[in-house]
Amino acid sequence: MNKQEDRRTAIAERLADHILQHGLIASSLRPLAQAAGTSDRMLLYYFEDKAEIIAVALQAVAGRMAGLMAAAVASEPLPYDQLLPKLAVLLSDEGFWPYMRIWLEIASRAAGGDPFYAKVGEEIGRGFLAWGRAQLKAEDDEALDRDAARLLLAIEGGVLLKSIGLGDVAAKAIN
Amino acid sequence: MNKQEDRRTAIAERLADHILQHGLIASSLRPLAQAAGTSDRMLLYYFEDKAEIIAVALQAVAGRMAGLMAAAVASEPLPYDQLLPKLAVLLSDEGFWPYMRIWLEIASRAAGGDPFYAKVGEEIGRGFLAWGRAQLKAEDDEALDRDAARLLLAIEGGVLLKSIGLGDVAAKAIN
DNA sequence: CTCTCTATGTAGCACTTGCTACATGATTGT
DNA sequence: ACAATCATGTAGCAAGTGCTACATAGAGAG
Repeated sequence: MNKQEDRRTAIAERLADHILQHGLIASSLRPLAQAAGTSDRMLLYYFEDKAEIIAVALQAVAGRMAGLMAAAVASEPLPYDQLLPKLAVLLSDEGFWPYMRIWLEIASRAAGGDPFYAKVGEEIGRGFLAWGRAQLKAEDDEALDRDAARLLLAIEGGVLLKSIGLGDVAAKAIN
Repeated sequence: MNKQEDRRTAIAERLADHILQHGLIASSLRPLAQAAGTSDRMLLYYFEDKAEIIAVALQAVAGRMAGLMAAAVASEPLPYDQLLPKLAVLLSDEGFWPYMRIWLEIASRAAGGDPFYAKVGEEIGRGFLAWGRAQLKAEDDEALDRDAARLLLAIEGGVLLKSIGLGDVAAKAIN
């Protein structure tokens, strides 16, 4: 019966649409169901509970984000000082902003002590770290680690600053 | 009748306690009222609506934070490279973390388009920028601006990384 | 001592939340 | 053709949300 599995993944994609458009905060069962063209009743038929629903939806979101980032790979590794400005441009891309909004929601909930979002956040963060490492050129492994960390730190700082309307400050810091 | 005004500020302080301890997410009227030793009914007697309640509570929180930061002033201005590690220590101080947690909630809501939190966030962000500028030593005004921006970017990045359990990555990036 | 105004309690409303009980049409394997 | 499983609708529940209506105890002013 992979009919059911198909339906689950189809629904998950539409849930991802909704979350990207409206954020986790607007993602209670009834709005999610409507976005998926079904009912809250059916969401809880295909999935165990709300936690699983959000989990699969966020997986779909993460998958799309990975696709975007793979497409944004530089043709060859760059040193930190050259890579950072390039990523900053990408960061201010409107196509990425919905993901960043969700990212802040995840971080906020993780900070509030929610173990689910803490785990999700750490996974995504480490994924980004690895991605950054692959884009960087540095003298040795240690420098690579440090530069990847610096990259992540700057990106996250930029996201937070942009969220409060200080995108200009972030730009000034990076260039 | 400044009796009423006294009561308002007294309540605001206890609301600040509660928000610092439990976050905005746990700050619906009834829990807030209980923390203030009163009832939701009375909160809405002393304040116009929930928006005003949160506003005064956040003002109290911001006041305390300003006090902490004033106490954390370096004895003399330092260049960026020396100031940043000092601030990083402060950032990982447990006394500051409740404020950072709220800060992430504010940023998240601002990112979600809430104009109230966008305004609050920008104000606090600019306040921090000015504070940082006062702590920094640099060649000229332009360098001062840029270094203050870099400082803010790094701090915010560190906060976000710490929230998802990557405080070690932040530390590696800063030192 | 009355009278007015402040402070407070009790109840409730309309709405949203995640989730469930019950029924019933639709499919499907035998 | 029939029994069993799947899919789905309708209705509801208990808890929580911001907020309000109504009543009333108490204090202070004349």
